[in-house]
Amino acid sequence: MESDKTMDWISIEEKWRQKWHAEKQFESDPDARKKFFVTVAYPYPNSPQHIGHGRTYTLADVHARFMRMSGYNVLFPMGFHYTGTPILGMARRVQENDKNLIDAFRTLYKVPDEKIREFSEPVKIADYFHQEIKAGMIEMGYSIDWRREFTTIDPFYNKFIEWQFKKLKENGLVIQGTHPVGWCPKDQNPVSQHDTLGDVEPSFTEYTVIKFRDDKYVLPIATLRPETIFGVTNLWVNPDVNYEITKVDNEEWVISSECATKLGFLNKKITKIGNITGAELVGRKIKIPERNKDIFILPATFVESDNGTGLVMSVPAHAPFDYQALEDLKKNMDKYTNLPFLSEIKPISIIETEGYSDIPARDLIQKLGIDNQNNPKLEEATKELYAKEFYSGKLKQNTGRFAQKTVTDAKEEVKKWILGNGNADILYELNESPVRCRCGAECVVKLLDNQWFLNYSNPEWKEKVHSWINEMKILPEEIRNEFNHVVDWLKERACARQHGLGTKLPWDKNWIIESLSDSVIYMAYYIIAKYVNANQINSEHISDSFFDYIFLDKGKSEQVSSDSKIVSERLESIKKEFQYYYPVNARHSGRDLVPNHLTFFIFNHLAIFPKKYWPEEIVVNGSVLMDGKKMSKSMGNIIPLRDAIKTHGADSIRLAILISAELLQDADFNQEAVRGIKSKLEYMLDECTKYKTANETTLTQEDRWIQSRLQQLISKATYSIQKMRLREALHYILYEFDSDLQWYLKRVEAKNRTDHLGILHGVFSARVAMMSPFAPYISEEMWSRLGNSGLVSKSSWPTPNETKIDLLAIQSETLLRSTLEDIKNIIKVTKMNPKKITIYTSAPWKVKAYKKILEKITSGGVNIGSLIKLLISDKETEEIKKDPDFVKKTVNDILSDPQDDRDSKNKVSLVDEIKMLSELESLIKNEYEIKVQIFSESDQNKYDPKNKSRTARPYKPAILIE
RNA sequence: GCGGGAGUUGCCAAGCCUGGUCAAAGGCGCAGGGCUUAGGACCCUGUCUUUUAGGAGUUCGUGGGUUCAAAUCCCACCUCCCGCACCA
Repeated sequence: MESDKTMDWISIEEKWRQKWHAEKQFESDPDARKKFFVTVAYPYPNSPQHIGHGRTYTLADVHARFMRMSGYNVLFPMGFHYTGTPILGMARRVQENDKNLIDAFRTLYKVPDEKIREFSEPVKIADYFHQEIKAGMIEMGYSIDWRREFTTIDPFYNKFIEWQFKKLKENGLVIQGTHPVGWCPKDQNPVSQHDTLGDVEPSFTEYTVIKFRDDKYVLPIATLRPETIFGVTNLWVNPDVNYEITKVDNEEWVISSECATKLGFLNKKITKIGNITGAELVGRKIKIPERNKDIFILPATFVESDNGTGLVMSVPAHAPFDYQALEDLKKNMDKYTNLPFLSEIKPISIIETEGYSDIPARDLIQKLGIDNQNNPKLEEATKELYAKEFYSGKLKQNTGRFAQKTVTDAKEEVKKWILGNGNADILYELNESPVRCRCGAECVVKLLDNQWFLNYSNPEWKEKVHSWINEMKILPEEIRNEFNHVVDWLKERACARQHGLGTKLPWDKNWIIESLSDSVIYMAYYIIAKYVNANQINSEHISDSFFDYIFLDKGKSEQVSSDSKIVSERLESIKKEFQYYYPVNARHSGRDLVPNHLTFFIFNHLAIFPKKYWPEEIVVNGSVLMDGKKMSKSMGNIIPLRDAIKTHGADSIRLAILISAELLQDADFNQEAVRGIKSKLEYMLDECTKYKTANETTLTQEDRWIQSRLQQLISKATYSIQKMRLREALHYILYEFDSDLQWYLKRVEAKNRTDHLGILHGVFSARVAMMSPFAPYISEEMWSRLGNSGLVSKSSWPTPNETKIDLLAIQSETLLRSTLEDIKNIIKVTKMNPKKITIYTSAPWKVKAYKKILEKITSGGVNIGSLIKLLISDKETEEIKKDPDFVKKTVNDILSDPQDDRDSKNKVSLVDEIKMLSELESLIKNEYEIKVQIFSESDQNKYDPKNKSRTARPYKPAILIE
């Protein structure tokens, strides 16, 4: 990567960072000002942060810096989330000397070898990347109060989480139940992705096991489609498989041996009693549960013993495999003399789906040209039909009480119904098998008893969350819907694990609180952390009464003081501090956290804290792309943040991330954009040395104009930032305002002025102040080179001064610009070499007519005919008769003006165009080295050889170029 | 299927919330010019069609509608992208 020759960004950044540090700029304690508490989702330190992570933090930092300059006492803290399983998996892989991982540490993350050796211990990994990430945050210039830093395995924090969970339990929001997990039978432990060979996620699917019965045995089948029980025509067995007769709890099941093993892990009592071959089962008669009907068992080769129970129910109308297997049998009917009823078995159609016939399975088999049950295309057909029927199918009349229901709904209801009658059970199947544990053993699905859940299904809780979501500020607004949707969709969530770093469940120490559940109200802990870090309090004697007192204002000071061994004054100040900073005013986070963390954050705050402490605002941002592509390790396009800072400087990165997209959009980080920004900043810095404060001189029109524009810029930028539209704000400040400055400089230059530097100093100072939340380092440097005292980050955010807005100046400059533009246009089109330019302003009657038309349009009337009548009837404007076209053209002129312009033209009353345009002289002279003459149309002595003057209209002077 | 996002002039991409300053910013590419021994880099000019007077015409996924005025608001449709879980 290229190095920078022109400027030493690193030392500029270092210089200002030290100044901020020396001034304790970002440390916040309660005071008389209004507070603003901005937080951001803390990082999980299992790798260094890359540019993508920087986005949320940068947005939050700009927010914090902006609010600080706007006069708020801003608290922006940071913590580190040690809790979770990935780090554990990494540590295990280091222990096993996993070459891939160790290489990644060494080359991609540049971790020193002696550190890597320590990584066999999970906490060491977290500690290392914690420091790495923190260093990056400091280098990025984030205005964080580091005195409040903590990790989620700090003993005091553990007490805090215990308190949280006891509160939730007291409120009846923690419940117990069973929960399936991926499981290694050898290690006797749950497995996650990081525990498996090849990092396979042990995901699984829930099947409904429907119990078919004969006089003696249960013949269970596993299905994803319980609703198709109404279409069952027969059962399938594989005649070549040896089935087991197994006692399952109190029933005797006929199942494959693989199935028996699986059931063992699902809390079933399994005892093998005997064997029976598939062939022996063929031809037997059994009963369909819930339907008073007998069907037969038939042979099929597609049935596999390791899939489900090893038995399959046949729904030929809606399952391509079943349809084909039945066809296969019928083709060879002569071989099956023992199955005389074969020809009577007909598909039963039970689902209606647009685009398909009564027997959709047959449609697909024909479409795909399938002719036997071993054809692999049957998988495809099954998948297609399943998806189609699931989303748009409806049950037919022959499904009894489920008729007319959609498949999506019926599926769940039928399952519940059969389960409720004791005719069904549940079986879990791994989606990908075999999944092997790192120890080599094949994983299974195990049903864990007595698991703990946070009951996000609780209807009152949901309702409360809904109504708060509708009251909160949520940016961008579209996300509000998404939140509401997530709230509806959320169910019970397992909130404890058997391994990992974290806090133990206070009432059942075998469990560790799950990592997303211990990071939902931690913002409150930043208050405590300051005192913990200063060694003013410690966790030893801390019990629930402490947190009750601080957070809920419950309990007696003396009692809590004696419990916790903390003096009352200190307790008071902690409580006061909490009450000062809470609630969270703004929480920033990436979009990926909406369906989980952010929603839990709202849920839990509402469950634990009183309403006055509920979060006020959530700001959500999209992710960062790298040169238009998603960042990923495998693509090798991840740039560690700290590397990027070294190459480009923190400010350029901050701007590049912010300017490339509005909140919800994905931001595209590309080298070219960064370079462009960098050179822009360097150019601006250079400019700053040119302007020094000066005494106020008499302001000329262009001075008043640029100052007016500055006021408008301030209002626009401020508004945009308040709405967190940072890209827009930056665009105004950095780019759009440039064209104003260019015009101003052109004007000043044309007049050979030298007394304008003071004006520019003022303009630039305001601009730099507005830049400083975005690009804090270079703004400090600019501020000081402008000769301003103090830190720009401590200065006040500029406020627009209405009295400095000079509407007349704006009108005049607009007229000048458009006239100059017209002249250029004419020259371009005619390709002539101008020798002389003459300009004619409109006659007084036209100006008066213009005013009248403008008034009419403003008050809503735009009928041209009546306008003409009105104007003719007035002596002042009766000359309109000579030029009726004037009205139409003028109306068009006015209508195509933006509303603001119309209003201000209305306000400034009659304008003296001759005076305005006199400024044109210097400009034309500067550009074309020729003279310009200006006449009024009504001037008797005007020079007008081509009779151009009559085409003049107000704000649209006639032009003659020769 | 549900929820969210997107479709803009050769390409990337602003504009849409708050209708008019929109033939529509910026960048890339392309063309011409400058600089240079040359190339690169850099700078200037141009880049929908048409036009020797500041103009006109046609365009912002498709089709309707509202309005004096629509890339922008409303309705319908088409296409593409993301998420749908117990993982941070």
